[in-house]
Amino acid sequence: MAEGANYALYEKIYLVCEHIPPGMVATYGDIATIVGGGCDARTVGFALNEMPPEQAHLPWQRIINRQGGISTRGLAQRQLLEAEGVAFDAHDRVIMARYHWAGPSAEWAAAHGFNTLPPRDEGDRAEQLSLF
DNA sequence: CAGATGACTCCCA
DNA sequence: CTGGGAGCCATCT
Repeated sequence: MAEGANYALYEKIYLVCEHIPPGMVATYGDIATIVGGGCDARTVGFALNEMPPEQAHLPWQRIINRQGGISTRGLAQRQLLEAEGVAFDAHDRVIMARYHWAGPSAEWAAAHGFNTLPPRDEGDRAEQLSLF
């Protein structure tokens, strides 16, 4: 079902980004998983990198890398997150155990043709918390 | 016109 | 443990 190009992925990515609740964060991989359709973490990065001014209202700052760290170099992404109440640990990483977005609701995802995030191990959270 | 690059992540040797 | 490659789109030189 190719409607031309996968450029439509960008729109989906932006849409998902807009649905990240304030004070929460998501990873590039998560967004890619939710969007699906051959969307990779890198595609998300490209979409945000090429984000046009009219999409500047998107909470792009809530998109971080898999390590909970900030990939943007030079941008004050960390400050934006802290302004939303997102705390960082001593390793300059977001406390994923507390702020990691669980993904959109199953209803919303289904309504827009998106996927939901797979369940995560609690062991990860415990490990993250212990770092704190 | 064509090659390189950028806000990533996973897997294998 | 360390290193490198693959997968995607648009823009720049």
